[in-house]
Amino acid sequence: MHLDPVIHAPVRLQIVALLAAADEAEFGFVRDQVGVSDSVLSKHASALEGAGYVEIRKGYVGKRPRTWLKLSAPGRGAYLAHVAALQAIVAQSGLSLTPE
Amino acid sequence: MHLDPVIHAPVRLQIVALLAAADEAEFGFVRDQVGVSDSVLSKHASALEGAGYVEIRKGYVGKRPRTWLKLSAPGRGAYLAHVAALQAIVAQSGLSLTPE
DNA sequence: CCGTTCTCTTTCCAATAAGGAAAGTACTTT
DNA sequence: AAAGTACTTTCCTTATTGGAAAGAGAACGG
Repeated sequence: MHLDPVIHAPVRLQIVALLAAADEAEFGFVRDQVGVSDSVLSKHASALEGAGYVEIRKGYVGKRPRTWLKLSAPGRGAYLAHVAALQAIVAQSGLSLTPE
Repeated sequence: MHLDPVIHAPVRLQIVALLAAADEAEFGFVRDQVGVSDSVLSKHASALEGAGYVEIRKGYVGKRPRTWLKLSAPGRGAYLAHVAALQAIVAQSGLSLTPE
């Protein structure tokens, strides 16, 4: 049970948590929610894709290009494991990260 | 509600969570629990002290020098805020870091 | 006394990461 | 043709990290 460095970075943790809630999310939506620039999101998204945690799908909305991000199954597993590791660490202090 | 970079680093998160549970902890105990070398713990402890989050007390056990680490009040506050920020992020995904 | 041990602290170093700015790509719209 | 959309890459500079090794100060053993 250890923290996954790919997921632990603040920006990526936010991206992954956001994607875990949704099926797919648009690049622009994620960028705005996380509050980063295009270039920063693009780089982090590539890093997550490189780790096999996120799938990047390109398509169109009308005639405009659009990119969607989606947590892959391994990405979801890694995220759950990461949260479990956080819970284990935080639990030491008497706090909890999980219900019950 | 944002992640505190001083606390977010994996090693320091573990140190702070450990200290949050105890009043004071010995350097050697923390080093072994966290699983780092003397030099690494020494550096992180200094970083936490520099941020005002940890107090470092030196004393003796018999005739041997010993160092104790303790979370300061600001350190505890920063830790609680950090955990709250983590909870907020993780909560997006439908998971929880808090009881109830 | 000298060398070793104990308990950290510092220095040195090499690797990695991260962000901002700006340029680039590939189209589409005006 | 010029400008805009939606990203992607490159460039560059700063920050962080960890391991290894050397240091520091006191105490113990022979």
